[in-house]
Amino acid sequence: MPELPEVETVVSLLKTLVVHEVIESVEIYWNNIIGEPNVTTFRNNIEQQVITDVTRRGKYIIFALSNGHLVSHLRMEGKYYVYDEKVEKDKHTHVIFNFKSGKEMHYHDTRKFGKMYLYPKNEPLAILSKLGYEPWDQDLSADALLDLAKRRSISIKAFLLDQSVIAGIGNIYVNEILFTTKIHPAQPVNTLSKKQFDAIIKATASILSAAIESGGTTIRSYTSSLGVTGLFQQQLNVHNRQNEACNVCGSDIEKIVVAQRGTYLCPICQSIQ
DNA sequence: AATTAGACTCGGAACC
DNA sequence: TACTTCCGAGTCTAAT
Repeated sequence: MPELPEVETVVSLLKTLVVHEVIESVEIYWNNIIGEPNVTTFRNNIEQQVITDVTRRGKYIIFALSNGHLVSHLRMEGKYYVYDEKVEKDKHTHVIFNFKSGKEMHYHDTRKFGKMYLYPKNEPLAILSKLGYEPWDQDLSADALLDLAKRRSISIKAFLLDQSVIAGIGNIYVNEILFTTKIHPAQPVNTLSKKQFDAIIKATASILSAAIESGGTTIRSYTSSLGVTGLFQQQLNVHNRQNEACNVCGSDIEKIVVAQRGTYLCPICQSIQ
């Protein structure tokens, strides 16, 4: 369920629901959800900590704790549900946080791809260390992207999906960004101009902002946790619109494969250079 | 010039 | 019918 706007939506909701909660105990039903440290240490160290804030970096959720940080990635299908009282776990509930207040937070993940990492206070959040610019970072410039792109032969689509370049863009939004900027997804990234990178930076910020405004995009597994449904799918220009009319020129939207991912584009508006 | 460490790219696996 | 990332194998490249 996760690209930056969906994660941001979840973070906003979790902030209202779990800040100040005290983690009394944690039940772990699928060990591989815990990335580090080992399951026993994770459980022992997180118990009795207070959740003091919930924030985001790229597609990661960061729970600030009284004595460290819990970092969580939802990968394809992870979801959090918060309940006021005890609720039976279902088949795909893999971690339950029991709060002192009696509330519970359940981590649910059909494919079990998601991961959690617990770091002690004052230790670096190692899993975040390779992430690139946040989309609104003042240091994110066309020159910076040009520099990162110049030695690389991959497509612009693969480049924008690389989380070490810009953090938070996934398959839905990269399709939209490249449509808005009229760039073919398979265009080699070392052939783009400074002007094109400028356009990409602007489009990224405006598309992601609009998506956050709409509560994200509801596609397949994503109805954001807590039962909230995103509405941005109503504003998608190309993603999931194979054979529908381009909103700019009326041509049929095509679906191809680029960077091993389903890729939607308007073949007229986005010609390869 | 040949070797090599490191960067990069691609494809498969994680899950069921 | 795929909203993600990690890892290993193979390839390229800059430095020695």
